[in-house]
Amino acid sequence: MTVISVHAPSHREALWELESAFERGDLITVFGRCTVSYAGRAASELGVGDRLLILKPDGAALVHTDEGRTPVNWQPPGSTHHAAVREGRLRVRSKRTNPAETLLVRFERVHQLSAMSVTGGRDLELHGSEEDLRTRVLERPELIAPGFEPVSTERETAAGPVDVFGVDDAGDPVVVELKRRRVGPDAVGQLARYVAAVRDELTGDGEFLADHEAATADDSVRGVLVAPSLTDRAADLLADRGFDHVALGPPADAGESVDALADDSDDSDDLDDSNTTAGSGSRPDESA
Amino acid sequence: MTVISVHAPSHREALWELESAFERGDLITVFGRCTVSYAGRAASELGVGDRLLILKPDGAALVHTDEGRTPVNWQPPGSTHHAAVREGRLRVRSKRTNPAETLLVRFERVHQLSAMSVTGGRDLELHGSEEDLRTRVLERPELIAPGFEPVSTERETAAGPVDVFGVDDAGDPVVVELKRRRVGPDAVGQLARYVAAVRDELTGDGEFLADHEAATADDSVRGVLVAPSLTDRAADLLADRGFDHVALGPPADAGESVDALADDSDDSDDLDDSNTTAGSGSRPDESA
DNA sequence: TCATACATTTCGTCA
DNA sequence: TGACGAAGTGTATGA
Repeated sequence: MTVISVHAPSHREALWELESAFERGDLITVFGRCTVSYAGRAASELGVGDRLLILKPDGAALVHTDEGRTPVNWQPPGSTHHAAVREGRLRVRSKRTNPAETLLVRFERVHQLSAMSVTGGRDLELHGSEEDLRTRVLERPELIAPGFEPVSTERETAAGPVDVFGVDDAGDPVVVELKRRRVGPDAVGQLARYVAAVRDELTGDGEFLADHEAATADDSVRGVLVAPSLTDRAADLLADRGFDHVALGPPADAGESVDALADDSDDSDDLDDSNTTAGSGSRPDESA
Repeated sequence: MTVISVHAPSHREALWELESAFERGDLITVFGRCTVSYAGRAASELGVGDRLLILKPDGAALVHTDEGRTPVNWQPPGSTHHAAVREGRLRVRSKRTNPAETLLVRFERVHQLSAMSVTGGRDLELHGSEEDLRTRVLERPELIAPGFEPVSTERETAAGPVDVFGVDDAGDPVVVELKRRRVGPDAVGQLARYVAAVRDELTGDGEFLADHEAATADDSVRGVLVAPSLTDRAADLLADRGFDHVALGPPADAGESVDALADDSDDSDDLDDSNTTAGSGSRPDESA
């Protein structure tokens, strides 16, 4: 692990450090006054201002201002970074193809440049995803409906893959769509697409069904939306389509964990605390 | 504009710098060896490794590894940052409410800490959005269909707002859904939702229509998906529903601009170039 | 490479 | 504040 850091470098110095860092495969941060141009899937211009540029060895580039979780401009991993000095400015260009996109950052001044070697420690253990919800449903199918039996997951249809496909106690096919959070009309539309596709499939030309039988088959494909909650509109649409809602979310490990992490009431040890409060919130604690 | 930067500070030093930076409302970067815990909408654990932590004065917190455009862990703007030293580690905690979420970064070592005052220069000028596509359609309605006349944008329906609503030369209602990029089945589902909602509306209980008239009205609501292109499945679904596709994207300013930015063949000036190539790409240019 | 859907999506806008 | 859909969405997975 090595860190290089230069304060207010000349453009030539900055360029040299960038080149070195590129070769080493370092994670680079450049803080300075710059303008940013982007062109590709869309196009954008950003006027002069102080920003933080992050260049990753995998080709990702991020331009951050003092606000927002999302970079104001960026380039995805797989891009190629270039640096040069031209017209008295340090230019960092990041290009990629497919789609063709270019990000150009022009520094009129570099306040600080750092480069650090980073390796490994990238695998995140995440709980509470939709996959966890599916696991839960498969372990306890009766949560969907009495006598529900899962047949397959990710079952392919003409409209896309169904999360869980199964049969109810009457032997009727059931299409289950899982959502880890509160859902709106789009989720109902998604479920409707899948149900329609399964219907078409089961009543398709290849089948020997009289009209009345086909009609019966139509109605017999059930749709179930599993989600912690629905918006009003989603509930209306769901009812219109004759689908069901099962109120269920991912296992609630998260809820308890929050308290564990958030808990700082037992600050018995050592040095403590400073805080900053976001936006229009209260002022930071002045020293106690 | 001020930059503070400390190399390999003790935890106490780091804490003090963090506190000061919080009070100044600085943009902070901390590079060091740490573990990360998150709990909230989901929950996650990240083992020890070198990472870059960014703390913004608006309450945003980002944990970046050497890979990816997306932070491995984060906290959205509006969170509140705390710092403390406990059990021989520098802890940075970021909390928010609604939903309750906590991010906890424990540094066993800080390699570098920087803080910089950043203001303004945040407004991005972006071209090629869906709004640009809408403008184009409204300026040249005949692109949708011969004799098409827009009536309203963002027209509310029971299923959500319709991008562009209008009538064709036969006086039949037309629902237009705009997409700035190639679309899949989900976009067809969205259009289908809106068309169905408008149908229900126009053939609702309040209307005095005989059955055969209602049926006519049903068929007469047209659906048009405007997008540069469709996937095969989306095309099939669209055809099944009897909707139309109009191949159209945002004005192609972007395409030309790419070339302008990407063009570095006329490197006539000054100092030039270093590059890093992503992933499995070619090796960086050794000095020329 | 493309298609498809999830995501701690984030973000803006509007009621 | 919640709802709704766009986004230069990014990301993983499967064909």
